[in-house]
Amino acid sequence: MAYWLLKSEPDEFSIYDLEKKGHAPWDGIRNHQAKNFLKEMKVDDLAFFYHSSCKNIGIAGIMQVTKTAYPDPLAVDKSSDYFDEKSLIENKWVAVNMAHHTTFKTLLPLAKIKKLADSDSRLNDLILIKKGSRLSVMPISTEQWQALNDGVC
DNA sequence: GCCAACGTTGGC
DNA sequence: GCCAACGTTGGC
Repeated sequence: MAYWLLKSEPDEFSIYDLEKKGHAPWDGIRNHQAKNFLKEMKVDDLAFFYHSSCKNIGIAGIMQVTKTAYPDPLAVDKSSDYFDEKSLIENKWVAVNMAHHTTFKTLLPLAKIKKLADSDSRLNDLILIKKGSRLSVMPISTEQWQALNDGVC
């Protein structure tokens, strides 16, 4: 079982939206490194749902992979913000499907994650808090997964 | 709104 | 293949 962290701007799509719907496609990823991680995901893998670019930044809960990578329909949808002209010839962008698992009672704020990392060596290599990292889909090691869950109230 | 950092584009 | 210019991400 592998673990992941996926970012979303809650104004666009929040964990509350996912909780309401139960499951949803994770689509619109337009970065090759992030895309490659999507392709590695297996059914039943768990992922943190991270709220970015908003008032309360941090990990809002957990979701679970229900479908492995398939061609992202938004890439060939001319009405979508995520439409990609080149994908009409070859669509190399992918989406996965995610199901809601847990919404944390209290969001684990980015500031607290950074504080935890200061005193917990398990979080040394957390990509999320690496300087300059903007990756929106990233792997989380078992140790990191445990350490972050330990920090949840 | 600002800005640091990264990614992409396109001229050469 | 280099690199400047531009666009985007995302924290603050």
